[in-house]
Amino acid sequence: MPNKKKNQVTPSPERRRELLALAAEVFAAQGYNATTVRRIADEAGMLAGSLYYHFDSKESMVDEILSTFLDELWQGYDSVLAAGLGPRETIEALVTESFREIDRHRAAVAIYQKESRHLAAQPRFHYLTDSQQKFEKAWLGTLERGVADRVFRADLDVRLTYRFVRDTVWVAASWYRPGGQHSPEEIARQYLSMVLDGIAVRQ
Amino acid sequence: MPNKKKNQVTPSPERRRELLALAAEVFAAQGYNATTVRRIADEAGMLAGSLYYHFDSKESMVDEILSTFLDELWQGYDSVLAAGLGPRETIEALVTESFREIDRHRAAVAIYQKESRHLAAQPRFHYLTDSQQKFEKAWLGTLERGVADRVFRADLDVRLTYRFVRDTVWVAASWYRPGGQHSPEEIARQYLSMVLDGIAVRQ
Amino acid sequence: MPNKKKNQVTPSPERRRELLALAAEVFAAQGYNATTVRRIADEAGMLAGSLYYHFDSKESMVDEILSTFLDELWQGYDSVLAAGLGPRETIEALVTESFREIDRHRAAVAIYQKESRHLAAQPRFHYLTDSQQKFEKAWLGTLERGVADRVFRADLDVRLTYRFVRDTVWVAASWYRPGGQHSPEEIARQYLSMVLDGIAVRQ
Amino acid sequence: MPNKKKNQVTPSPERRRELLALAAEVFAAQGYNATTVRRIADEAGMLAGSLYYHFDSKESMVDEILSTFLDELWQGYDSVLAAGLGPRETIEALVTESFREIDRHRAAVAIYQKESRHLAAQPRFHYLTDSQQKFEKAWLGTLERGVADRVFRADLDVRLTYRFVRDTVWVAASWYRPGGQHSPEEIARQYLSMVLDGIAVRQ
DNA sequence: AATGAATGAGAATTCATTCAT
DNA sequence: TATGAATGAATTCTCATTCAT
Repeated sequence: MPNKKKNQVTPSPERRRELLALAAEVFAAQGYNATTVRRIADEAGMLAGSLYYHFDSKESMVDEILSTFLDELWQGYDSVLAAGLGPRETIEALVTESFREIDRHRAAVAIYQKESRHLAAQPRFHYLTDSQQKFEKAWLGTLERGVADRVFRADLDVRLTYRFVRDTVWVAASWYRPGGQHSPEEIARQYLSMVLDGIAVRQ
Repeated sequence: MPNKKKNQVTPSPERRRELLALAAEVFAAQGYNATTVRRIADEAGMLAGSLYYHFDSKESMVDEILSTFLDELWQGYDSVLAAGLGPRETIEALVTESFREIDRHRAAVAIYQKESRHLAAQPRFHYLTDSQQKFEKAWLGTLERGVADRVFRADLDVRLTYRFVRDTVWVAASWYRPGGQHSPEEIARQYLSMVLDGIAVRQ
Repeated sequence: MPNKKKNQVTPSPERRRELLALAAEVFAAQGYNATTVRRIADEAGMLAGSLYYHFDSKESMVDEILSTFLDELWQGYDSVLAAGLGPRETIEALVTESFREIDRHRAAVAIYQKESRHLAAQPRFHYLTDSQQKFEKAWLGTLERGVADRVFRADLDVRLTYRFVRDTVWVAASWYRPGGQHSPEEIARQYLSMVLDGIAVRQ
Repeated sequence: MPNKKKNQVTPSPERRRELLALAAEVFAAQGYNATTVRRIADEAGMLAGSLYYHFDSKESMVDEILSTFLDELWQGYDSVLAAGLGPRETIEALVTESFREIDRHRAAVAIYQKESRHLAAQPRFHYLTDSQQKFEKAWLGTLERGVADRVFRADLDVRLTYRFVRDTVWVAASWYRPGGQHSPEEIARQYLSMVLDGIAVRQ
């Protein structure tokens, strides 16, 4: 496969970012496979072929979108995890951080949700799997610590709880619209309230 | 020519169902767009063209998969809604019913989650939108009734709560594997426990 | 960013016209259905898929071929009909104009003859039916006027006469080859002589 | 090419004829290429595959339709040509015979008109070319004889006249509907009147 | 005689990608 | 940087035909 990497370094990284933001939006809206390069080019006011001056391939566009997002996500997560908080506070901080990421990278998050599973099959995207494992370790570990510390309920299956919390947070990307009535922090607060204390009235 | 037809007269609708189950599995695993007709045919041990003896098009396959699922779902939901239960009991029954549907139609549910948004754009799939609206009315209405009855917390945004509960339940289809260690009823019980009472230990 | 189209290094409409002329020739020779897109592409020295850079579909090729032809035809016909000639002179002018059109658009005329009936079934080609009705009105009207003016025989069924004259002229497209020994005007003259005065020697 | 001719002799030649009549009708209406075997079978109330009990192939259906028609046509033509009539009477008899054939074999005639050109390319259909040459010899010869006898005008190009008369008669198949208001003989009479004496009033 | 199910050879069309300008 | 034109591989779908029953 003759794959000449033409331009890893491009004169205008700004244009690049613009185009990537655009592409992310379209990928998120229509799905990666269903999105044609032509569609992205249309949106950018250029012809399909012209995109190849900026990017090697459609694949490298998602790649850059996703890895940029994950880099930022892990910067946030890592600093939370390094802060030495208790399990409950850690969960709270992670959830809040997650909603902030959704706010800033909505499209990327949506793409991640929809496409990561089948993209991860390709070697190029193995970092998705790595990230997911790291992710699971962080959350599941925190939950287990919380159970041990009697902060979280012991009568629940921890794995189930993990999935519950994880999904609960990230699916939000599918309906979240930045600039809506709730700030990410407000949404985080309400989500945490539901997840931690439930929606039922306590008697 | 290795063409082993089993003994019987091969009743047509059975073969159809077999093929649809197969197709659903592949659609769920790879996504509708990314799934080629050829792939489904391979899986069925026939040539791509042969599928067209049974179905009009790839589209009509998803159509049948989704509408069959929704028909069954609404049968279940409707009888729950008609039972005249209180809000909390209604939510419990709906969640349980949902997990039962996930158990029986895992692939269809996964397809519904991933593809309904963009399929719904086509007139043929307008019933997806209809179903979704009916769905929202049922859940949101029950939650509101519950808030009015002081069964559910009044300090939460109901719409947010609705999305929380809804997503929480249905994303499960993305990781649920029938025949696993937990029965759908057991999963429902734990989910309900989390959703209603939260994961935090009460002091 | 203003999007200026470059100079006219490769005037697109010319290539389009070339390709359409080619396609028309093949459609006329083999019939629309029997003509594969690949065949047209072969003739143009390109791959089948490449045609889709220029045209939406095979259908839109015939569409453009036929509508271009009909536009020109009606330009000619309309100016004849607007000239206020007597019935006989009108028929003469229409026949002459028709043979000129056959000369300039032989392929399109042949396609029109063979395919218009079944193409007209599709909404996209309703203009074929419209054109045909306008056509009938023009010819039949002129013949009726001629009968009233005692220029044409009154003992013949006018509808039959209409079909006779119409077919007589247009089938010529099936054997006419431009650049042959007879100019369109010469053919028109002879056809008119036969149609108006018959082939029998008068006694 | 393993082409087993299964049933040149079939139990029920009547069913065969029925099916052929049906097929002819559909071929005439939609064109040979555009007609699917399935469509014919539908019309006959059977499944596509079942037709192959009666016929070797779709091709052999048109073949039988066309050759049956031509056989009958030539029976009629031959007896006219053998009658030793004068040129004008011969033309009259041929035209009348032609309209009778159109009346009896409308579908076959329409198929012949539309499809013979491209079918004739295949060896199997060479008889179409043969027939056409014989046809041309008969008509052109008669016209030439008429010109020599001063029965037909000498100032016209004979080939052009031949095409004129030929087309004039046979295109009628495209609009003729058996059982209409005019009998074939009446149509023949009027056509002959136009062809021989013209449509203009004589002064 | 006819059915049901399939085959296999194309058909039109789509689309990521290339490349000379 | 971007365009215009093309490539080529893949994709959905069609259809004549086969064949066991």
